[in-house]
Amino acid sequence: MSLRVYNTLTRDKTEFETLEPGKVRMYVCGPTVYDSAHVGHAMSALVFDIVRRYLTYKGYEVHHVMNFTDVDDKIIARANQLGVDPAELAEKYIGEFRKNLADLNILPATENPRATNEIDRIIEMVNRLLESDAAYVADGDVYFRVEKDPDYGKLSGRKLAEMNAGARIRVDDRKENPMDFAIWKSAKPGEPAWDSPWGKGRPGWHIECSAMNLHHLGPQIDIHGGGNDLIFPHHENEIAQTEALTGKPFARYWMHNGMLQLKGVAMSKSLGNMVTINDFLKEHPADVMRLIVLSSNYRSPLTFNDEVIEANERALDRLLSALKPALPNASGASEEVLENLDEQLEATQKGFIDSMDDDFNSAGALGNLFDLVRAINQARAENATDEQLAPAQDVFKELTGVLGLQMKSSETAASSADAFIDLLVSLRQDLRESKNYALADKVRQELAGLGVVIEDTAQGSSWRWE
RNA sequence: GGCGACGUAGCCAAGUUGGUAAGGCAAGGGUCUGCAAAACCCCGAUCAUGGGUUCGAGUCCCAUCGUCGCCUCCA
Repeated sequence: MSLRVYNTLTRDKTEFETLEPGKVRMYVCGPTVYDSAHVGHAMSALVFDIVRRYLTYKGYEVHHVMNFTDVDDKIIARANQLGVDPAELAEKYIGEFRKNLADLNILPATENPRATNEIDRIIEMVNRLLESDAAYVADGDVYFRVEKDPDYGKLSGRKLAEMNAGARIRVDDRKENPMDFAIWKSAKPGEPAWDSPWGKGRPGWHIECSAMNLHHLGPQIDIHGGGNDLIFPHHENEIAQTEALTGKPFARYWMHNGMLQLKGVAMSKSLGNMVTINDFLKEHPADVMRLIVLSSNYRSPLTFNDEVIEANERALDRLLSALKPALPNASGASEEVLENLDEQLEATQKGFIDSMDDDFNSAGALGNLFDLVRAINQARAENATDEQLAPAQDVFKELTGVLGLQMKSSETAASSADAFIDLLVSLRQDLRESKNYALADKVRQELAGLGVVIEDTAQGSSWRWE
């Protein structure tokens, strides 16, 4: 079974074949850094982290580039509003975003280029587009000439004629066609600006990604990713520019994640229905966010609300239950139980790969993992020893690792309180043996109030943080 | 208005080439337990609606209703 990937460009799933055997060039549009990142950014980053991890698991060497847009209208506006330097503002949020990604256990991209580090190359690219007549200068701005591109609209399924008829585009007399877009913007007073053959200015939004792709990955790449809100105009324009320049098909596979839905609608700053990554991680383990993303198709809208968060918190607990050790004094499981465990282990491995091979069907893959959880827990309940559980648990750890799950139990590491809790639990055990249940229950209840859950077994009591 | 996606049990959600519906959460019953907790076992849907193609459709076609995204900056 081989990997199949859904391509927005062709609107179907096709077999995944790279330009160069064994190597994947992947570019994912990163954020414009003018504010704290929200859970929607987290979703996108997680989706492509999962893609990358799986490709790596399949044996590919993945060159993963994610940019930071660190100069644009919004950054300038926010910086002016706060009375700070735009570059400093961008720097601050780049740092914060990097930390968010690390906290979410997202692998750092191979490279994180920034628009402001690519100015020379952008200018060179604009120049070449002008030379080939694909662009024109107007009052210090440079526009891309969409009519020059016979394929314009192929990614988003739009036709120029129809878009013009749409008429929600504001008219700009300097443009030859209303759909022409700026690849270089002349600077207004007080704005960050760089010298160019067309006067002081800064790059347009779309051109930076084209330039970075060209510079860091080459004229053709394997995967280009981003949120589906970027399909038009951003990615459409990227294709137009890059292909106008190279004359070759740009990205082999265009992958787009669906939007995270907060209370039924996409998050937006204007609606004020934002949940930042920082907010989320204050309340929940990173694995919960990842599990939410994993549990549905990456291309579909993702339902995100308290109920979903709660459900996935429990689901994480269930996954973690598979890693619990054997029962104390486990006597060993029967042949039949072990056979069953072994069968499930193989079924899970196969099912996991089949699912992920089908356009990264992580929800299906998770289903397979839960089947293995049940089998492991069953075996444990049937007295399997640690040694008997180990093979299945190892595979389980390997596969959850492929999905980027950290699988750390929620306990806050070893704390200095541990010894005291051990003592209390031990004393409570004495109380139980002397049938002083009232006091024993009181101890359990008081500890529960402090977040310590006690579990009694025939062989004794254990405890864990809630 | 144009383009696109989606509508599966209380909630989330999977379901390549059509052959009678994964998994998670919640609810309920049971085993275990002094009582709990944890774990284990049992239990639920004919797939928005209406037509059509077919021996047979959640899975293809048409229509209707509904939700969402994009068309302007947005992961």
